[in-house]
Formats: sequence, C-alpha cells, structure tokens
Amino acid sequence: MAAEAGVSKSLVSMVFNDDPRVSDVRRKLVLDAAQRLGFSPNWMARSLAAGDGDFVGVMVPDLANPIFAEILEGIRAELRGAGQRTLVSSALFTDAGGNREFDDRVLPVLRDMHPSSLVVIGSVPSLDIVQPLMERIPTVVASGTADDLEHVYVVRNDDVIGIDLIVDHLVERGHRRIAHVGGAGGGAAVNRRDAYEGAMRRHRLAEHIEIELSDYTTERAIEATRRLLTRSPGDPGGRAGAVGDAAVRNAAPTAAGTGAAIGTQALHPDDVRPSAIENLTLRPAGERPTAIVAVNDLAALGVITAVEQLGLRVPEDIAVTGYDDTALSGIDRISLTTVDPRNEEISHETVRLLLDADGPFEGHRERLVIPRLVVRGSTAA
Amino acid sequence: MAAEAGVSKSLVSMVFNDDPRVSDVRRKLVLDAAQRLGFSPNWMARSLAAGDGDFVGVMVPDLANPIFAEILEGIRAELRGAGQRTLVSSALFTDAGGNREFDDRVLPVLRDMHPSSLVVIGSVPSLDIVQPLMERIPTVVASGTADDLEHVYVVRNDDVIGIDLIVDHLVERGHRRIAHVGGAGGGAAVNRRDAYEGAMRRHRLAEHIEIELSDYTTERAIEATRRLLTRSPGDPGGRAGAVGDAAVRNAAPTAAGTGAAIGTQALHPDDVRPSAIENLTLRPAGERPTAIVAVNDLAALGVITAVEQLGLRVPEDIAVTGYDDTALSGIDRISLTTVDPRNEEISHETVRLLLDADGPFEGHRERLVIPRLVVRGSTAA
DNA sequence: TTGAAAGCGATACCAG
DNA sequence: CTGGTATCGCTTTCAA
Repeated sequence: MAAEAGVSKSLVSMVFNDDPRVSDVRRKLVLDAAQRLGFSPNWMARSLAAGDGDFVGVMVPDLANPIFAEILEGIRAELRGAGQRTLVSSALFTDAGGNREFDDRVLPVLRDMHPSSLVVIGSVPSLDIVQPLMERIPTVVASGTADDLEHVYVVRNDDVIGIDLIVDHLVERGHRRIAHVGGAGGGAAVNRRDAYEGAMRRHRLAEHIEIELSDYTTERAIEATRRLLTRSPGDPGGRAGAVGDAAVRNAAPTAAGTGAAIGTQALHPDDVRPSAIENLTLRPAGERPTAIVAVNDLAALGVITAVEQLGLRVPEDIAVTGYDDTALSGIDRISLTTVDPRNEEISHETVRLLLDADGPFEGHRERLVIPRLVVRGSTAA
Repeated sequence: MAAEAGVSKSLVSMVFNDDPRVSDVRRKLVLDAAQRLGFSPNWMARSLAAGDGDFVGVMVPDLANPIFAEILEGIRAELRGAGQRTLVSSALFTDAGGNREFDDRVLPVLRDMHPSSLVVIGSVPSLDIVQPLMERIPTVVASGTADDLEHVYVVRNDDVIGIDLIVDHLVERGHRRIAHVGGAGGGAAVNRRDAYEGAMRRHRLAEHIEIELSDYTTERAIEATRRLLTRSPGDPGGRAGAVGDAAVRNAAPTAAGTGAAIGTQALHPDDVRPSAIENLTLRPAGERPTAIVAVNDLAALGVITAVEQLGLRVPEDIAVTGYDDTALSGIDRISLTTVDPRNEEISHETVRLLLDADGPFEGHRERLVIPRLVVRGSTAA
C-alpha cells in the first residue's frame, strides 16, 4: 500500500487518521492508491495499536423485546447521525430457565475491542460484571435501572409521572376501585407499583389499593388477573380478609418469582388457557375492581385476555391500561390506553450524554424523561 | 503475566489455546497465575496474530422485526450450545426514506475481526457488499433469499407449501373468491404470491385470482385492502374490467414501491385512518372476495383493520390469514390463522450447516423447512 | 516439552 | 513531510 502510493507507511496512517498536517496533494495520492487496491486499514490492528476502538458499544439484553429494539434503533440512528460507529453486542442470553445471564465468552471480546463508550439498554442483571469497563469509559444505561452504580448515567422515563397520568385519567373517568397487576420482575416494576400506591393515596383511594403480583409477561398477567377477579369455590369470602388499607396477594411461586425474564416477550395466551376456568367464581361486581393498571402493555394484554375469558367486557366492565405504548397497543382490535415513555427522547438524551462526555461519569446520575398519556379504547367512558 | 507464572510467553499462549503438548504442572501454574492477575488473553491481539477471530458473525437486518429477533435468539442459543462464540452485528440501518442500507462504517470492522463463519438473517439488500467475505468463509442466509449468490447456503421455510396449506384450508372451508394482499417488498413476497396463484390454479379457481399489491407492513396492507374491497364513486364498474384470468391491480406509487422496508414493523394503524373512508363504496357481497390471504401476519393485521373499518366482520364476511405465526397472531383478540415457518428448525439447520462446514460452500444451495398450518379464529367456519 | 525470535497490521514518536 | 524503530498482545515456527 505504502509502495503503491509511493509514500511512507506513516503518511498512510496519518491520512486515514485525518491528520491535518498532511498536504492535500499527498492525501489524494494515498486515497487514490487505496481506492485502486481496495485498501482500508485493518481495524483490529489499528485498535490494538491505538488502544481505542473508536466506536460505541451497545449492549442489549433481549432483542425479542420490541421496546429495547425500538430504543436500540433510535440510538443507532442518532449515533450514526453524529458520525459515530456503533457496534451492537448482545452479550446477554436467556438460559433454559428463562433467566437472563451474561455470556462470559462474548463480554471479554467487547472489552478487548476498546469501545470509546458504552450504552446498556434495559436493566441488566449483575451489571457489576461490566464494572471494570464502566470505570474506564463513559457509560449510560438507557431505559433501565442501575441502582447505586458509580460512574453510570441512567436515562429513563419517569415512571411516577407515567403512573400518575394513568391513575388520574382513570379517576377522572369515575373509577375508584383501581387495582394493579405487576410489581414483580425487577427493573421498573417496583417504581410503577410504588407510584400506583402513591397516586391512589393522593386521590384518597388508599382503601382500594389492591396489587396482584405479576411480571412483565402476558402469561403471568393472565394468572394474576384471574386471581384478582375470582374466588375459588373452596375459598369463600377469602377476599374480605384483606388487612389494613392495602391488600397485596402473592402469586403462587413460579419461575417468575426467581427474578427472571425482564420484559420477555411471550404472547401466546393459548398455552395457558385453563380447562379449570369454569371452577372459578367471579367476585361480585360491587366488590371487584372496575379498572386494572398493568405494569406494561404485554401484561395489559394478559389482563384483557383474562378479563374476557371470564366473561367480562373491556372497557364496559373493567377498564385496562398498559405502559410503553408498544405497537401492540395501537392495533384497532386492542386499542389500549397506555403511556408513551418517549423512547426517541431517551435515545436522544443517551447519545447526547455520551457525546458530551469525555472520560467516565462521576458518581451516579439519572436523567428522567417526561412520559405522555395515550388514551385509547380500553378506558373508554 | 508470563513473569507471574514464571514461564515464557509462548507457554501462556499454548495453555490458553488448549495445546495438548503442555504438561499439567505447567498448565496449572499458568492458569493459577492468570486467576491471580485476572488475566485473560486479549482477544484482538489473538485474532490479529492468528488471523482467525474464532467466532460466528451474525448479521441481522432489522432488530425491530420480531421474526428476525426470534431466529436470532434461536441461532444464538444453538451456537452457544455448540460452544461457539457469537457476535451479533447490525451492519444494516434504515435511512430516513425507510430504505435498508449497509452501514459501511461497521462492515469493515466485521471483516477485520475475521469471523470464522457468517450468518445473515433475512434477505439483505445488495448482499454483494459482503461477497468478498462470503467467498472466504462459510455463510448461510437464514430465513431470507440470496438468489444466484455463490458460496452461500440458504435455509428458509417452503413458502409454496405454506401458502398451499393456507389456500387448501380456505377452500375446504368453502371459500372460492380468495384474494391475496402482498407481492411487494422483496424477499419471500414474490414466492408467496406465485404460490398463491399456483394454489388457486390447482383448485381450478384461476378466475378468482385477485392480487392487491402491498408490502409486509400493516399500513400498506390497510391501503391495499381498502382498494380491494371498495370502489371509489368516480370509478363505477372499474372492477369489472379485469382481463384474463388474473386481476392484478397496482398500488398507487408510494414509498413502498421503492423496494423499501422489508418486514419493517410499524403497527400504528391510527396514523392512517383516513377521513375519506365514507366516500368509499363497498363492492357487492357477491363479487368481492370472501377470504384474503395476507403475505404475513403484520399485513394480515392491516387487512383485519381495514375490513372492520369498512363495516365488515372477520371471519363472518371475510376470512383472513397471515404468515409467520408471530406472537401477535396468538392473541385472543386477534386470533389469526397463519403459517408457522418453524423458526426453531431454521435456526437449528442453520447452525448445523455452519458447524459441519469447513471452508466456504460450493455453489448455491437451499434447504427448505416444511412449515405448519395454525388454524385460529380468523378463518372460523 | 520449552523458550527465543519473528511476525500480524497498524500507531506513535523521533530525528532528519 | 520522511523513514526508521519501538510497541500493542498474542501466535507460530523452530531450534534447543
């Protein structure tokens, strides 16, 4: 290559590194020769020698989750716009039990490639495995949590505001017995559950707080909703036993209880339709909730499914809300009232932070994006 | 590191490469020292020196598409099970116009990393950019097409069988005027359209062949269905003018016509609900199709939406089928009859081929997976 | 078996 | 601007 251009190795290197000290003549000489030979500098060698991969590493936990995919594409687009090279790595995998784990064969690769900064999408289990990396380069967690983690910036939507919008909306529509399906599965679930309780108290509806544990999946939400709305024959009056101003019932121990499956997408409700459904007795209309706030859209789908399988109608008998404003909720047949977490804004802020930063972040910071209520048919008057 | 263990550099290298020639004593010596120092060989340097990255590169076109995500996860799981390191790279991006293009900043990186084999998920535009790579290492395209491309193995479901299953099923249910929405957008669309025509002919229903052009998106399918089922006031009798045994009407030139958006997921039908819907007149019941075969599930969703917006019912007035058996179709509220392309099988075959191969493939081969019909409510009797 | 030396394909620094 | 040399962190060949 150096020979073809009739120049020195160093000059070639300088040209490809946009060194301002090379003359236009020489530059063209080198570039032309490169064109002729189809040469482009070996990225590995460069990265090895320079100690900087010159790219943004993006770690995404679960590509099957449309929310993460959406944020990912947003970030990639922004980064591209900023002239940054982006390498996506799914160093995470889901094992047989549905748990999410690091692939420790892939992680070292990412480290050795020397990303100049790091984006983690979603809450990752045991983020501390990437800790050494985060201490060296600017890292931001987009749409996830990273409690107490130093040197990390978190950009996410404000779940408290989002849930407030939902509850306010339902109360405005006249609902008082508003229940929550969610709370399990880590990540935003806890925030949303707390926000639900807070909003209910704010509206002086503390006595109607009712939480049925479910994670982000449609299946668990179906089960939770069934528990919420029925009373098994052998359990007469069981619902009346709630103590204090909050009735929290725990799910039977399932795989979901083991901190599994953050936002896993698994939508086949067919699989869980129980033949035992006739054995279940509905709670009386005057006692059961008239509205259910689901932790996310996928769970809301489960809620709707369960409600209808129990012979009730949405929204006439029970209003349902989701969270995330996934493509799902916009479908006519679903038409789900939900919260738009403004993922574009999250992507945008994430990239902005990354580009502004040089060197790792100091301390732990959070940037909260204001979400937006999207009213649809599932809460129609 | 070599110092810590009190051995030479080469010995360390040999240990980490599982060279059988090192003594157990020395091996333990090195491994212990590595443990103490938290050392692991630099992957880049190794790859640079050895000229082999020792990993499978996976290129995925569009992470927003749940089908690709599903196949990707399947492949990753299989590869992991086989002890292979997998690096996912989305060297593709979607530009402002919705077109899918290669990110030529990322591609060289993948090349320089020396993947030992390559998986391309979905049909990639201008696959020839990766050609030099494919000629060097075994490459298989999973669930996509790669016409005439040498040195490439293709694993995909058999669209002809899939569509045959669909049409057979509809005919069995008594349908005769069966239309098709699809044909545009590249990839499998053409196969499915041809298969539709073939199946119709086989059933002696050639005179009822009716194809309304749409790509894989919900939006285009809504538009196509509207065209299919209505006759605008200014176009009286226009439908009767079809010549020959096949009536193919072209979509008005839209962005979709430019070969854009293969399988893009964009499900917000809200955006396209036209105020002009009242101006449209339905084709008479005895003339319009009683069943619509959509090119995929996303499009089927559009078909359902359009049908219902026009005041017709699914399946009573018009039966609808999809393709792909995405999570969507399993939802109670949707309950779409569709074809399961058996993505697990595709993932499995893909990995098997990859592992069996050493060196690039000779010629161009295809492995067809037999799909499966999934009957649901959208074609209920 | 082991260890020393020569690359892999660049960058970085230095004197010219 | 040049050209030579050291370096990045490892593999590989080859003598000992």
